[in-house]
Amino acid sequence: MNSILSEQATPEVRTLAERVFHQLQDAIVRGELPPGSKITEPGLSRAYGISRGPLREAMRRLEAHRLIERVPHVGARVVKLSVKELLELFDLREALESMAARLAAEHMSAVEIAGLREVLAVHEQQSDLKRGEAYYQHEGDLDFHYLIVQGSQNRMLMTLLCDDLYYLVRLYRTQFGASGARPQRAFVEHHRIVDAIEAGDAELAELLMRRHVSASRANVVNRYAAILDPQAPTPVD
Amino acid sequence: MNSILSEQATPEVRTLAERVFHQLQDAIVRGELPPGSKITEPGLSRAYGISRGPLREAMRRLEAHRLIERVPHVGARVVKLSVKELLELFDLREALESMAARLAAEHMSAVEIAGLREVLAVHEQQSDLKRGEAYYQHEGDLDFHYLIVQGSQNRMLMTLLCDDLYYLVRLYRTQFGASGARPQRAFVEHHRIVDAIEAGDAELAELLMRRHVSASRANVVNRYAAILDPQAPTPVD
DNA sequence: TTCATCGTAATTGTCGACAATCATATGGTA
DNA sequence: TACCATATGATTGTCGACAATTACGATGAA
Repeated sequence: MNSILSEQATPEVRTLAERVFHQLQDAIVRGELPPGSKITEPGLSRAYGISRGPLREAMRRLEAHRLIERVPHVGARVVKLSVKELLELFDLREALESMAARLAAEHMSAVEIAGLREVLAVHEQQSDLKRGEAYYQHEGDLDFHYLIVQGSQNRMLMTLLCDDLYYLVRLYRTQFGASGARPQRAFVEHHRIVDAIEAGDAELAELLMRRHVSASRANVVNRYAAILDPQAPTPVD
Repeated sequence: MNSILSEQATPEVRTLAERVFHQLQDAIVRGELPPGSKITEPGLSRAYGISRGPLREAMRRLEAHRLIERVPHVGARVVKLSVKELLELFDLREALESMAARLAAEHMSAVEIAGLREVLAVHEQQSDLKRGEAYYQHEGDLDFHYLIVQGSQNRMLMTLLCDDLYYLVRLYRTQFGASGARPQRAFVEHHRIVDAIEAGDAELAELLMRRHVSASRANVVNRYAAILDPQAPTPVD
């Protein structure tokens, strides 16, 4: 798991609440806490060896990030994305990431773009080595989008996508499993986007990213329009 | 204060933490807790007559919604938006609300559109009556945007804009005061947007909303590019 | 005067316990 | 048998107290 996503600077481990928040966030996104499963405070309290105080604060944060859903006096459960919400998520990504690509084309430095190319190289190599093994590809794919958002220089956009939406994307991937199969096509699209960013062509970068996300969305639609053949081929975003 | 914003269905008053969260959210947005001011737990605990437990949970939610900023073992302060962050916020709104307008044009019913027109009428009337009195116009303006987002039928978009970003918009308005002066123009733009939605012209609605938000953004840029004349005329979004 | 050091006070982090609410099972009645 | 009421158990909501960390002011030396 040599993904950027797992090594993002998180120096906020100074308190129990922060630590258990990240642990729970990870557990949910990885599927260790299955979608829809009930979260009980005494249970987690014992499991993580902390009292309910910090735990509840962590749960409040998870709730705000939409990873769990709470009902007063009843309890909390891990969110369970419906296909409808999944498509809504793609719509949000289309609007936000196309904007991110435009800003990235205006702001990214040469070294940042080099980092993008490197991620693409690793991504492609892993795709060759482990055809059908989707996990690393997924992380790699999100790394790509992650870096572009970082390059937008818009901190609000960065926190919104990286701290909120991308965790939902990862959750959806563990919940729905592989989301179709269009690896080569996605690779090509990624490369074209980097080309546009490197050329400083903001308008083109925006357009290509919009198409890219839109194509992923369409892929999901196709997959769940024809649910009758439930095979899960090698996917990429 | 007969604004939609103040009467949104909030039946979540079943617990102290929920109640104090909304109270603090309101106090911050209204400027009762000034931007940058320090938030101390014993202080608020006494002020609201509750213990620190629920209070800390409420603060954790406020933190996730970016209304306060916390530093472990140090404390929390009300956020203080910089002009840079303000422009970032407008960029987000441009991307998200243009999409909302497109979806609204596809999904809004006749009665919903009638509600839009009514808000515009009230909005315009208040603008005639209280020229220079900015507060109601502001609430009315947000009501307009609020209704369009509701009409998008995208729940994620609705919560993102209405539960998060719009509170930041309101905070910025109390922090920066009136944000320029282009009332009539904004009125016209609002009407044009509703026209496009009513005609079911999604593409046009999206374009007009994008221009509308972009014009507001440009207004802010102009205002703070020429900071030398610090007069605050009658504004609208 | 200025800076560093130390000690005190205040605030934050954490915990365990009690009260309130909800879920479940048991028993009674039509 | 089916259904409703009740009682029991578990979970959530809230509170106060203690420990850990930080902020502030005083004291002293350069």
